[in-house]
Amino acid sequence: MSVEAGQRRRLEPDARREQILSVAVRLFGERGYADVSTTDVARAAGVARGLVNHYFGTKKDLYLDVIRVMLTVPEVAIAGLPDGDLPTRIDAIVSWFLDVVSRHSRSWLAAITAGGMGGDADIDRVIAEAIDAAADSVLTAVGLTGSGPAQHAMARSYVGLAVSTAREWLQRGVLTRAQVHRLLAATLLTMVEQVFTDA
Amino acid sequence: MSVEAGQRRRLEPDARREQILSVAVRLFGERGYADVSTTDVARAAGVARGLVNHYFGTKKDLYLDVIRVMLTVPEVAIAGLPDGDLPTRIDAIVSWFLDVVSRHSRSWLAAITAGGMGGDADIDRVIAEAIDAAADSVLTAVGLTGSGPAQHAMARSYVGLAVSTAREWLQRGVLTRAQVHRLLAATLLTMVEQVFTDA
DNA sequence: TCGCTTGTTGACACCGTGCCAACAAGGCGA
DNA sequence: TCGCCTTGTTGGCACGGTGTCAACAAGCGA
Repeated sequence: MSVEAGQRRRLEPDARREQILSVAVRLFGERGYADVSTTDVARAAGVARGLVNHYFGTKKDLYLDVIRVMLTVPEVAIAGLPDGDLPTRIDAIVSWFLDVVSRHSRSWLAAITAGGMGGDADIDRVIAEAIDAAADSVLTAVGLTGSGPAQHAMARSYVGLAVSTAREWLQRGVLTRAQVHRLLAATLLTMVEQVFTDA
Repeated sequence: MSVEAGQRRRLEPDARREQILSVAVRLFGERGYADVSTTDVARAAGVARGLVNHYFGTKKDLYLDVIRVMLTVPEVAIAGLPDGDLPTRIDAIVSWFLDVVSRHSRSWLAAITAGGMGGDADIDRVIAEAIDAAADSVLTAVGLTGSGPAQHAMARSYVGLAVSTAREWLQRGVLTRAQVHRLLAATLLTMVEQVFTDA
């Protein structure tokens, strides 16, 4: 233990909250939602269990903040994409996506898939927002900024393809990065040229 | 109550098990995994709660059987796909997929997305098997029966695209069936002609 | 009608969660 | 330095859900 256990110490609310949150991110990233109890989080943080509820309310509320952290991605360098022709821009956005998802693959890829188990409404909403953000990045990268809801929906579908393909690469290890890149670039080019136009 | 409540009746083990399972499928389809207790299942089935554990063991085991039922799809008429050129066969497999997923959309689409929440290993395995089956259907439909693990992985990725796109159609209602069909057909054609070949 | 097989029940103990009053750490004024 | 007061922190309480198991009874055969 790096911190002095067994001694009661007061922390600023923001510091304590962030400390518990970081511990929760680690635990929920390692194990599943059901396998991590609030007692585990409290013990790993060296804190009474009641304090977790005091700062985060419900366990589900804590989990919501956790996946919010996991899905928070450095939005930098999106606007700095090249202005070449369409295949060049597509290559850039695909490379950027693969860089991001491979950097913190375990947390991001796990969180983006955390929808299920019957699908809690709040969790689905947070994940949907992350997918929306990624879809917006795709649309802006291919130069379809002012686009209708159908294009947004198709972009979200493409993000679903990107996620499932990245999982075959990073989690299953059966695809190489080059294969994933080629698949995502070719399909995105097809979608932009042949499918996005009809809406 | 159609069945006589308050009266104790003996059923054959298979019949009782199937009755409880059908009730559980309905409840888990309506509400989420966490929102359905084994008490709810037992009460809806007019049965003591202990009997649910007697037949299915753990609540998670029951849920595994539930999603197994939800993901069970009439595999008929897959072999009866036409032998035309590639676009024709792709149209056929896409139409077949959209028919299947729209027929029992709520259960199948909900179950195929039930992976997350940190990802229970057993549940992930059942879902992965369903995705594998769908991917095999795609590969046979496009005439790539004897294909390597890379092609299988890409087919699974395509199933991920199909699932996310179908969700935009059936759950969000922002895409029409024609749009979904065009998107899935065009992308599958691109993948077969340009991406599957390099592996 | 009796007895036996076994489908079925109810209760028990355990665990995780949310809540709350009580406690004390640590800064402030005297 | 001492006492007080704010408030971060704790431990215990009650509740609901789960898994298990001995006891019960439904229904068939003798």
